[in-house]
Order: sequence, then C-alpha cells, then structure tokens
Amino acid sequence: MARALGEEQKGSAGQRIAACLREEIGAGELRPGQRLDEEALAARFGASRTPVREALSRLSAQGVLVQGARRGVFVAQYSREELAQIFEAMHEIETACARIASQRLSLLARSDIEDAQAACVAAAQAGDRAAYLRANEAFHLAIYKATGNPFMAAIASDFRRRTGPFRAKKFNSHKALLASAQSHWALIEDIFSQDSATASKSMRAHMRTSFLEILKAN
Amino acid sequence: MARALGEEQKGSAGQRIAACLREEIGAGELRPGQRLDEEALAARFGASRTPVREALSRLSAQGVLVQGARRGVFVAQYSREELAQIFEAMHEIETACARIASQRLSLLARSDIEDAQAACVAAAQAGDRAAYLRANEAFHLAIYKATGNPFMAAIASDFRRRTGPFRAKKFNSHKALLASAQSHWALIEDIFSQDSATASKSMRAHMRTSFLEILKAN
DNA sequence: TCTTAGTTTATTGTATGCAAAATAGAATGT
DNA sequence: ACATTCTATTTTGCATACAATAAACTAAGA
Repeated sequence: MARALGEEQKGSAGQRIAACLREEIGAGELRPGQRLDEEALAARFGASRTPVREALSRLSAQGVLVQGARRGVFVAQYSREELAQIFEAMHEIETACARIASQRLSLLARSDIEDAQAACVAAAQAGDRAAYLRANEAFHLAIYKATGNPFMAAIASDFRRRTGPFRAKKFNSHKALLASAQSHWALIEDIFSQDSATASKSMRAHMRTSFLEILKAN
Repeated sequence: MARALGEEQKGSAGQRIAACLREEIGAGELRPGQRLDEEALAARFGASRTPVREALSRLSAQGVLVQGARRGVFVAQYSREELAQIFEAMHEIETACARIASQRLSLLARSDIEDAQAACVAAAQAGDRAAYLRANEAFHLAIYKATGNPFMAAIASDFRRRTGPFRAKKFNSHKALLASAQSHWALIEDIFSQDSATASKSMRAHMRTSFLEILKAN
C-alpha cells in the first residue's frame, strides 16, 4: 500500500502504523484470523519492530487484533455467536446514535450526512467496491458525529472497525452496493425528521437486515 | 502497592502492568491529569521501560490515558462538558445493559449480583472506602455480565474505568457509601423483576442521580 | 527587574541485541 | 511405517543503548 511511505501523518511512527492498520482492517483488506508478522510489518513501514509492536499493542487493546500467548498477533476472528453478540451491542449503540442525532441535528451535520450519502451513491453506481466501503464508513461516521457526542461516536466507530472485515464480505456484487446505498435513504429521511422514535426505529430496522445479511455471508 | 511484586498474574509483563494501572485508575487511586513517568513505573514494577511503554500504549488506546506529543502520558482528564458527554454515553449503555440483563437473567447471574451487593453493603457499613469502590465496580460488572453479552459488558466496563477517578470523588464520606449501597436495592429489584422497561427506567434514574452528584463533586 | 537567547538536562521515541519459548524438522528406536 | 524425542529455527518478549526533542535553567542585555 502506497500509504506506507507516501503520506506524512502526525504523531509517532507507532501511532501512524496503528492508524494505517486500523484503517486496512476496518476496510476488510486484512482477513480475520490472518497472522501479522512483526518483522514483515517493520520492513513494510520502514521502521524497527519497536513501533510496530506499539501499534499491535494498541490495536489489540481495542479488540481489533488478538494476541495469542507467544503465538503472535492475529486479526480478530469471531464465531457466529460472537458475531451475533457484537451486532447486538452495535445495534444498541447505533440505535442510540440515531436517536440522539435526530434530536440534535445541526445544519452542518445534516450537510455532512448528505455529502457522504452522495459519495455512497456515486461509488455504488460506479461499482467501485473499495470506494463504496470507504463511503459507507463515512456515512455512518457522519451520523455518529451528528450526535454531537464524540464518545458515543468513538464507541460506534470502534464497533464498525471491528466488524469491518465481516461487513465487507457482504458487498460482493454491484447489486449489493446499490441496495445498500438505496437503503440509506429511508434512514436519512427518518433521522432528518427529527422524530427520535422514528429515527431509532429506522436504524433498528437497518441494522437488523444488515446483520442478517452479514450472518449469511459469514 | 503490594500487587507490583507479590501477585503472579498471567500474561506478559506489559499486560500485567496495564491491568494493574487500569485497576488503579478505575479505583481513582491515580488522579486525572497526573503524569506517569515511564522510568518510575519501570522501577516500581521491576521491569524495563519497554513493557511499561507497551502498557501505556494499550491504556491510551483505550482512552484511559492520553499521550501528549513528546510530553509524556497523563491520566485522562475531562472538562465538565466532556464529562457530561461521557455520562450521556454511559447512560445509554448502562440502560441497555439493564434492559438486556433483565430479559436474560440467569440464576447464576442473579446470584453474582446479590453477592456483589452484599459486599457493597458490608464495605459501606464498615466505612471502608477502598473496599466499597471495588465492590461497587464488581456490582455493576455483575450486571454487565448478566447481559450474557461480553461485548456489551466490555464497553460498559471501559466507560466505568474511564470515569473511575471522577466517580471516586463522590464517595468521600461514610454516609455517601451507605447511600450508594442503599440505592442499589431498587435497581436490583427492578432488574430481577424481569420487566425490561422497568429495569431500564430504574437504571436511567440511577445514572441520572449519580451523574448529577458527580458533576457537583467535580 | 524583566525579557530573551543560549545551554543544559531530562524524557520521550526508536533501534538493536539477547534470551526464552514454541513450532517445525530430523533422527532414532520399536 | 509410525511414533517419539531431541535438535534447530523462528519468533516473541524484554532490556539496553542511542537519538531527537521539549522543558528548565542560566546568563546576558535592555
């Protein structure tokens, strides 16, 4: 990935590496269960093992990676039951986010959500899977941000990252992308209605169907 | 703390140090804004800076600590507004936990909650502040566990840790301990009623009063 | 006396080296 | 031929050493 050398981001090397890996995992570019070799990562990022290990520690603390006892670090992998539990939790949080967002919706947040949805539609129509995955993340992130509560947004984002690899599997056809982008419209309308009960109900429905599809794909 | 040398816990040194610091921060033994010196910690835990840094990375990834740019690591400190946002998020999650727990309550979970509450009452009556803080954590943790969803439990616990130092300030008198332990009873009854609406409402009330008291103390 | 520039010190961030542990492989015995 | 044990390699985990940067202190000038 070009990002490794190209982009000069802020912070220490360890933080940059963590951010990069986090993004890749969230985008489903690294498979669940895949082992990450410290030395290989060090070589790839042009650093020593120390900052790499720092990044791996960070990510395993966030549950994105799991560390076996002296057996290396792996992309988190969940059983069907665990997936169900994760999605139940996500379900609760996303629903709360939608409710709060609908109550507090600012014009700026509204605009951000609309922009993100426009990007989703564009990517879906173009059939660009990678672009759609990113745009979809941005869309949900915009909703989280619309809560005006960075802490709610953070946990919602965390869950999104952790489930990234599993959700990514769902988007395996042009049709799936279009359907997903399409389903956003109802959600947007209900959040913009500023009726919190409707908004949370709508998100509940969105999450439910989304989860069922993901369970089928995994 | 005796734990540093005495207790032989599982996992790597970095993980043990992280667990120990996490517990201390959650118990309010380390003040928000306090700077943590790497070398001092290394000396205290009888290790080098490497595993200490690993622990600090883990905890800052979880939001328990914050890292300034080349300025060291500090116990997370929040403004009143941030505190309000955190408690709003916590409010949502705890409410959801109470609702789910009341729906799924197993006999084992029920027993664990009762045991934890017994410990709370004992500590409160003894006026042992440190013991009460731990018992109170255990009580809420038992409720989280009762959801049967480890992921819900994990995020709820995370928030509890992050707000630990602030909540700890509230328990500054014998009376405060007794009042807190007392307030658990209604919560228990409503969760045990297996009526999810009542349970979540009760937790909502508990969190609300708790938060208002904490805001006053900070 | 206050400000400011220079220097020193302390501390973070990174690299390297070493030891322990686990896995893989080879050799030997049945 | 198969199982078992011993060895060797790989890889993690920790410690130490070094480099870079920010804080602290000192000194000089206005």
